[in-house]
Amino acid sequence: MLSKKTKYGLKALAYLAAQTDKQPVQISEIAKAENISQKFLESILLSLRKSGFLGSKKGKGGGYYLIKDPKEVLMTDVMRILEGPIAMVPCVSLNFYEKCADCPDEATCSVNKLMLMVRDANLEVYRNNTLADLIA
Amino acid sequence: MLSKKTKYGLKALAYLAAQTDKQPVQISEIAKAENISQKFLESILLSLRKSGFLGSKKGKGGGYYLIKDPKEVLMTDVMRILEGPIAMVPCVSLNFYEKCADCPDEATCSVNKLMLMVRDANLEVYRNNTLADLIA
DNA sequence: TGTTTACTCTATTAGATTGATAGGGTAATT
DNA sequence: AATTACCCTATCAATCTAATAGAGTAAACA
Repeated sequence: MLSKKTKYGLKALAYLAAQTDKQPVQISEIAKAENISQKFLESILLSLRKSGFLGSKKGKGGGYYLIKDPKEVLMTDVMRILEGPIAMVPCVSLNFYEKCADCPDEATCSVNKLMLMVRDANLEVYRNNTLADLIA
Repeated sequence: MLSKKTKYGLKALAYLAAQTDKQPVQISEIAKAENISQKFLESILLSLRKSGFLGSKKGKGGGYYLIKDPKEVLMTDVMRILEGPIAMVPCVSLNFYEKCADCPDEATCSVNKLMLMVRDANLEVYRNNTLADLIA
């Protein structure tokens, strides 16, 4: 299941990407437009800023804005920040690999085999889509 | 993240599919071979039996066995029983569809758009794999 | 320079889910 | 009749999620 954090984060990014000018957008505006709890959205936008997707401006006329061109924002990167690993099990994760404690041999593990295919299928989707594609 | 329930369920199914004869296998044997909590495995096998994947035999020499040929057991069906919906959001689910309360229009929703692609990618993997493929 | 605006951070919380465990009940085989 | 092994209910600690509250801080503008 997709977490609300990811859902809200994606919506906020899409909202910012859809802006015609590059002026900062207030949290409250995004929260209202997308039906998101403002406080919860604050923390999400903060983490997106800390991971380099967004910039922020304080004070009057402040808000958040996209740092990169929407065409340059890959879904792989966004999903890894918001949702965490793309793989469904750590033993097939590229960026968060971890050996299963209970599994004696990955090469013969049926779960590993299936989840490897699932991971690759998901990666292909995320790699072939940018923020620009989502608002097209 | 894949739940342990699904992970264990898949392992158990693969274990049963790998049997040369069709004799029932005891829960304790599967639990031991796959490093699974026996009691937890009991409940998983029970749900697999209730959903038509497994049969069981009581008494001495009893246990669980596959009802269908491994080649006939689609991962789509297994995953839906063990893990639930394949889609990451209800608004793109084929079998568990539900409208998002907060989203005014699915047609223009960026999350919906992305998750639709993800669902299709996952479905393709699950549709093209049977239990027999996992133990090959 | 001071006030307003809006981002920043910490802490807390209720609720749901997960994974595991315990203990007894029941049906079928020998 | 006894044994074996499936069947079912209840409980529990731990974790995660989503939301909320409240105080702090930096920047803009008059």
